[in-house]
Amino acid sequence: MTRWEPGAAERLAQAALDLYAERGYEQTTVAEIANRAGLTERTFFRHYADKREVLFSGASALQQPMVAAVENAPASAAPIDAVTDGLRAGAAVLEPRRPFSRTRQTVIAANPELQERELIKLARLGAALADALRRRAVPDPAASLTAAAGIAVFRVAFERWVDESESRQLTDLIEESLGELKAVTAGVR
Amino acid sequence: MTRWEPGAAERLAQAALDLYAERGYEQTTVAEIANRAGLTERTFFRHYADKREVLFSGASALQQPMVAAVENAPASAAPIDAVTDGLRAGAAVLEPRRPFSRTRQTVIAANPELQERELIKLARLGAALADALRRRAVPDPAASLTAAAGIAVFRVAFERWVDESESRQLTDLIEESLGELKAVTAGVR
DNA sequence: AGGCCGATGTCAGTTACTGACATCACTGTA
DNA sequence: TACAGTGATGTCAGTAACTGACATCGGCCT
Repeated sequence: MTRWEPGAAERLAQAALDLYAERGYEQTTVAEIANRAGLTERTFFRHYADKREVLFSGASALQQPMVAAVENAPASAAPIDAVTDGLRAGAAVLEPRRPFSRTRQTVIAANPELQERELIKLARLGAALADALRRRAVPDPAASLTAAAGIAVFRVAFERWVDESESRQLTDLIEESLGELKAVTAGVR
Repeated sequence: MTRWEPGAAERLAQAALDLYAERGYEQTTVAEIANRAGLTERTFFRHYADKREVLFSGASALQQPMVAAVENAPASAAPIDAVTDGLRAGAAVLEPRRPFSRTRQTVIAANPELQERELIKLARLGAALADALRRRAVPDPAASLTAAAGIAVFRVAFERWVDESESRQLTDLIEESLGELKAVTAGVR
């Protein structure tokens, strides 16, 4: 007989998302999350650094393929095209999880603390993409700027993707937003 | 005889910046800040929503001129040029406060919680610029993307500006970064 | 003179988060 | 088979951010 049910971290994440969605992030205590997962508050903090982080554990699952795609882009590819490959890789990760992304984003949109955490995750993702570009011998500030532009495109496309009315694929929205960014920075109206 | 010294909020902000710089953000308690300002902890929270916010009260002093500049850009100006006017207005606000910006940025760079707050302030600034563009009849997603590109440029230029080795003016760094972004999104290497 | 106002103080309470130590099924080894 | 070690969890006490309720009292208005 096993001493503990396996998958404690996953149970905590599920319980947290459910409770945040049901009654709101602020109205949920960590003790309640742990309780619903059949654990104690102390154990929650052994798995997640704080009450926000429980919603963001999947960040590396997104970052790794994106960075790899930038690194593996053809040597002849311009920086913006390497980053675009990265964005496509990210889209491939998210595409099958649209319902999950949607409820998660609803929860985040309802609370500034969670938005802050989301923003720093995106900023770190951008920094990782910039690093990947530097490994491709792209100098600064081009590396930082290209990565930041990519993140901006990703963000805008993602927001439209989780929007109920939109039914297009994330990849398509990324291509479209990228085209829009190029048009707009060219000074064309 | 006055009952209280005036300028409580300013005293609190100064005390907080000093203490954060001296011994670090985490190692500083709100009680210590209030004490140094000759006030109580409760009063601190009447002036600032939380321990982070005390470093960001100047955000609106930056946002207002930037938004105004976007709105007042010539009607013929393309979105990216209107945003660029906004960035120049922001640079004009920061230019005379370089030493202050530098110590403040050092403090922020040393702590993730403060970085999160900084990022959400920048995101809100970007949203305000996007709103200003929409008032200029710029449609979405062009408005969001142009604003985000502007914020990216501002961020990169600002980081270089507070860098000790750089001695150029913030405006110049913004122009340069903007040119770099245009080059990079055009796919030119 | 008297009363209202607004910034501050006082105090008690909640909750996120941390460190120290205990527990005990499982695992490998003698 | 006995037994020591490991690792995930529980227990408990403590700190500090933040909040609500109520008291205080100079200054201002009438």
